[in-house]
Amino acid sequence: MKTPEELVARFREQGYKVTPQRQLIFRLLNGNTAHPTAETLYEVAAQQMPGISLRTVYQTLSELSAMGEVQHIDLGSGAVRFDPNVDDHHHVVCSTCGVVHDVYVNQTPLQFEGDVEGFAVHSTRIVFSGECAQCAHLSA
Amino acid sequence: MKTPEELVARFREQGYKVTPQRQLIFRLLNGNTAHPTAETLYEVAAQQMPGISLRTVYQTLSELSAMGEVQHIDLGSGAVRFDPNVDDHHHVVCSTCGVVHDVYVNQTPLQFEGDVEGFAVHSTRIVFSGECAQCAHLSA
DNA sequence: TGCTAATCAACAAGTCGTGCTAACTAACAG
DNA sequence: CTGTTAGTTAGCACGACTTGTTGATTAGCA
Ligand SMILES: [Mn+2]
Ligand SMILES: [Mn+2]
Ligand SMILES: [Zn+2]
Ligand SMILES: [Zn+2]
Repeated sequence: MKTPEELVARFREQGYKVTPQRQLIFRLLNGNTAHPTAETLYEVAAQQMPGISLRTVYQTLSELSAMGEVQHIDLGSGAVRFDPNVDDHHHVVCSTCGVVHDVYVNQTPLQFEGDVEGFAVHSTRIVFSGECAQCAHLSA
Repeated sequence: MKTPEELVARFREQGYKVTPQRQLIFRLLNGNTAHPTAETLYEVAAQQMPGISLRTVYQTLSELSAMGEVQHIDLGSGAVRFDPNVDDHHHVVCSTCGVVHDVYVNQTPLQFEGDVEGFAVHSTRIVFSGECAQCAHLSA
């Protein structure tokens, strides 16, 4: 993701107003590796800006997503997660605690076999599920 | 997935009754490569058995899932899809028409890098997104 | 300064899936 | 064959997540 300052510039280019709410969300996303949901991002935002609405958080995330500055990741377990890391990367997910971490796979593009003549692959998403070190430690 | 006859036996073993509804769903899933949702499976079922309820379709799919006879696939776009193919395989999804096909990747297990010391991978899910041959043909 | 987008609260709606109840049906054990 | 009880159904509600709407207020920016 771009820096908060760059995002401010991009929003102005697009004719979007640069509000304190949007700037706060830019800052909260900057370097954020937690893969937060809109809800969890809202909770943090509300501490620094009481009165900000969940609606606004959703809206700003949608705008950022439409601009390609964040990606949204649906792991099929509850709410969509937002990711300011838009590099070509993948994820490991702990089935126990739900933590999500970035991983990089360098064998891509992957080869596959199947009844898919002429299919043009645009993107590949890989999710590794398992148990993180902390959860393994606790359950031992 | 097991054959309808084998599923009948498994259900009896588990103490589940073998109803016409369940048997119909077994048959509809047998060899089904469409990755249907509960809803689409219900629509087909209702043609052969008017009066069957969506509730029953959901319930039977849950039972089959709990027994490991089907897997459910959440592609993050609408309803969960059910897959009677429980082999180790992956999926290509057409972004245009939504069709899902099975693919097999033989480079697994995949190597990855990241800040994930001690993470124990239990499963890997790969989704290739793009455009199928039919959609490419139509848009050309 | 003024236009207008943005925000907010409040409420509704949509989708997907499950929970619950009450009545009826039918599978299967004895 | 019969009785028990699981299964099914309709109907309604609810829950999670997300978006739509409306109307009033605020504030960004030209
Ligand atoms: Mn990520
Ligand atoms: Mn499949
Ligand atoms: Zn964990
Ligand atoms: Zn297609």
